[in-house]
Amino acid sequence: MTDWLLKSEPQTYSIHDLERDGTTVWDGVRNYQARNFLRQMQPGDRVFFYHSNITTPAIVGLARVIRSNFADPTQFDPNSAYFDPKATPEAPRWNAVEVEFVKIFSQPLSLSRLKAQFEATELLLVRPGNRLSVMPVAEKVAREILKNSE
DNA sequence: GCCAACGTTGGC
DNA sequence: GCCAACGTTGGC
Repeated sequence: MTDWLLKSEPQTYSIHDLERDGTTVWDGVRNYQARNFLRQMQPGDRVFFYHSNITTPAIVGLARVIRSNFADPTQFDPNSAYFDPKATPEAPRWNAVEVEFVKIFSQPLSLSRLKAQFEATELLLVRPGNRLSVMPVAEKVAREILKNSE
């Protein structure tokens, strides 16, 4: 089992939205490195949910992968903002996963705290200028995060 | 709102 | 294949 981190702008889709919905399809990823990580996700994998682009960016909760490695339907939809004219159902370019809500942390872990706690080599999130929206989390780091979130 | 850090695009 | 221009992400 692998641990992952997914970024989301809470004004677009927050952990509270996921709690309300129960499950959601994680679509719209249009970066190849992020897509390649999406393809490695397996049902049962743990997902840390990160709120970006706000006053205090932070890891705010936990989700779990329930379905993985399928074509992102938005790439075929001309009305979607994520439409990709070069993608076809026979040769999809982009992948999605489906995740389910697990919990909201009683103690969110702010980016500033994570930067103080982890090196960029341990957690890609704290690397300066990092823009990756899907990334793996090392098991040791995942354990620390879980411990500090309660 | 600013700007650093990228990723992508397209001319050559 | 190089690289300048441009667009986007996301912290601050």
